[in-house]
Amino acid sequence: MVTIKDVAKQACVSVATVSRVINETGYVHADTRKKVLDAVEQLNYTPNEVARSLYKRKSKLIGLLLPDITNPYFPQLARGVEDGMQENDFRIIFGNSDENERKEQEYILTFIQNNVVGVIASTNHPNSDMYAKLKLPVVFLDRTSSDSPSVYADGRKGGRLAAEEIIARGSRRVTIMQGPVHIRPAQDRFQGAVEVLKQSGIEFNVIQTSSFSFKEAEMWAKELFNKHLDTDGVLASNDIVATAVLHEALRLGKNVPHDVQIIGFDDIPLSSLLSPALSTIHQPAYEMGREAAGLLIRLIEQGKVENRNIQMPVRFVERDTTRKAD
Amino acid sequence: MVTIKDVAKQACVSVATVSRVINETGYVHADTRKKVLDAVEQLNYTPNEVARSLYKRKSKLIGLLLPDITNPYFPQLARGVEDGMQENDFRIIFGNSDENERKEQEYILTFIQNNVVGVIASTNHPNSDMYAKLKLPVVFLDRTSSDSPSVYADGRKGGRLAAEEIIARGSRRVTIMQGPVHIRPAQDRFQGAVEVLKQSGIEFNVIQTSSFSFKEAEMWAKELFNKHLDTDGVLASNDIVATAVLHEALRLGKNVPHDVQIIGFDDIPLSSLLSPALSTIHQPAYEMGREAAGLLIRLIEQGKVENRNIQMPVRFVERDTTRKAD
DNA sequence: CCTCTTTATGTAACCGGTTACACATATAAA
DNA sequence: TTTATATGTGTAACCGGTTACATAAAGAGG
Repeated sequence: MVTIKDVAKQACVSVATVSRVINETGYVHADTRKKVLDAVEQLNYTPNEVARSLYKRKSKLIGLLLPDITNPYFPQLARGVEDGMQENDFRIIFGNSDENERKEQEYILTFIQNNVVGVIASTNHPNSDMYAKLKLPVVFLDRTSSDSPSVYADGRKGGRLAAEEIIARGSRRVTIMQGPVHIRPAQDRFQGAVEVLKQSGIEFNVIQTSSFSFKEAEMWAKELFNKHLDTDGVLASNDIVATAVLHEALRLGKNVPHDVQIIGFDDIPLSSLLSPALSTIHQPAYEMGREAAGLLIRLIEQGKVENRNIQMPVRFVERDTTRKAD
Repeated sequence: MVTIKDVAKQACVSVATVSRVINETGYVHADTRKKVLDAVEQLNYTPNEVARSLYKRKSKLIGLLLPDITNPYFPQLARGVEDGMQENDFRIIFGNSDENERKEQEYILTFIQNNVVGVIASTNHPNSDMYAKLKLPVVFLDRTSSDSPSVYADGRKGGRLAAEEIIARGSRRVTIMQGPVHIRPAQDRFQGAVEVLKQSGIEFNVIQTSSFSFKEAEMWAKELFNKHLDTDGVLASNDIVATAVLHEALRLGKNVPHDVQIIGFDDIPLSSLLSPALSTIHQPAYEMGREAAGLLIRLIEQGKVENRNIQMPVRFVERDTTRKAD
């Protein structure tokens, strides 16, 4: 490994001078700079970030903690974060938490041990003192939080939108699939939908689901039609569940959207490729990731930031699992 | 930040002794050990991995480089890698390369700068001297390579399987969608399929595609039926493209699988939720990730390893976009 | 010509760990 | 009792950078 000493020797200067050249700090004579740069080139030297990080007590790494990259919503968030960070020369230590507090703590610990300068987390425990004690900027992604920096979509609005649209398109016996109770945005959506349905006096049922996994999605879809075969409108907690419901509805010989309308949530990339294509509430996942990256960088570089809570807009995407509005 | 010195002071011993205790190296008297452990507990000390890494010239980090986490095939690979690494106390620095050599180099560089102990990469340039010069164990994932450690699925076999199955189920005017030419596994699949089709004298066309993106998948699906409206069997380069083809076929009023059969590749999680559910060639993505993690760890810890090229089995998954075999 | 400031560079301490080495004591073997 | 060995602990060098401080030369101002 070629070190700063090798470069110094090659250029016949001290390590301090080399450091000054590569960091562009302090005074360096033009001729000296050239000598150093030539030596760097010849030896193909790149500074050891670990040594830097040790002295400065900060690295160019940030921690990214997501529940499960396997859930099709998160890759887009992750990609947004990565692109935002990459452009600013930050790198990412990545972990899946599985919504599991022990794993979460373990990762937070290794983030600290590796001198990360900030953390982006999609956690169900944003108020855990694990985060409060963290002397680092933290941005909560896809999770509402009034007292901490956060980037999230307007789940309640999304839920309201979905309910409004399904009513406007004629559903009168609606079934809401209530997502996992411990996942905040899922509950926001649910609340929003319930509000609208109650207000407009439409009859509705609730199917409780406890995760976003593919396997179980099919199960809940079956349960839904078992219990409420006559439902004519389903508000799914996300697009995976919606897909499973659509699949099951078609299997049962129902016509979608004529017999039953379905509205998903998230607008994952595959939604538009389903047949019929899935009507859903769009969340700008990639942009949310980028926003989170931007916010975290501002917090890292400026310490205080005015607009710490970024709410992203949601919108209804009309495709083919809903009928035309009257 | 609490350092080893603080612990040493608190326990009235030297830093060397503290180090011995936490690393379980050398001799330490039981009483001393207890004093140190108590101090660690009281101060809530955790060792700084950066300092460790600097002295030892190795970290507990590995680099993971994937083309694009947004492509639904990769999250499963990533998750497999992550789980395998996490269980062995390794952490992951993650990057998307976009199949772009510049980005790839940039990441490899930061991997080195951060003292990673190994790299897992899904790259189109496994023989680039960038990897040869790397004095670290590297495992190529989802990429064949005879002279470097690698984990990959049998693409050629997969392509053969797909062709055999679609023929056995009665397709006589097959269209193969040839994936991006620069992506090795895509070409292996293509080769395999072509071999079988030529051998059995079945008429076939080829549609060339240049990426795996969602947007373009729809375009190619349209192109396919524009050029070959009468095709009665499509071998798609992956499940995304297959989904787009299915979507387009249904939109054109075709009956799937009666008028046209479709076989995908990868078996991404959503495939089984499509309507009709997608018949496809299954690759064990998650297990491939885990295998790659295991292989890399063996390389890190043992240096030499006997079985450095792990080929994973593929299999045909019969669902509803193919007819029953005769 | 002298003083003050700016420019230029080197020496050494420091970041927080690990470990080679020295040294002291306890235990076992002769 | 003497010697060899095993056990226990501390001091200081080291990893590869950054930077405070010291020092010196060059240029500016009077």
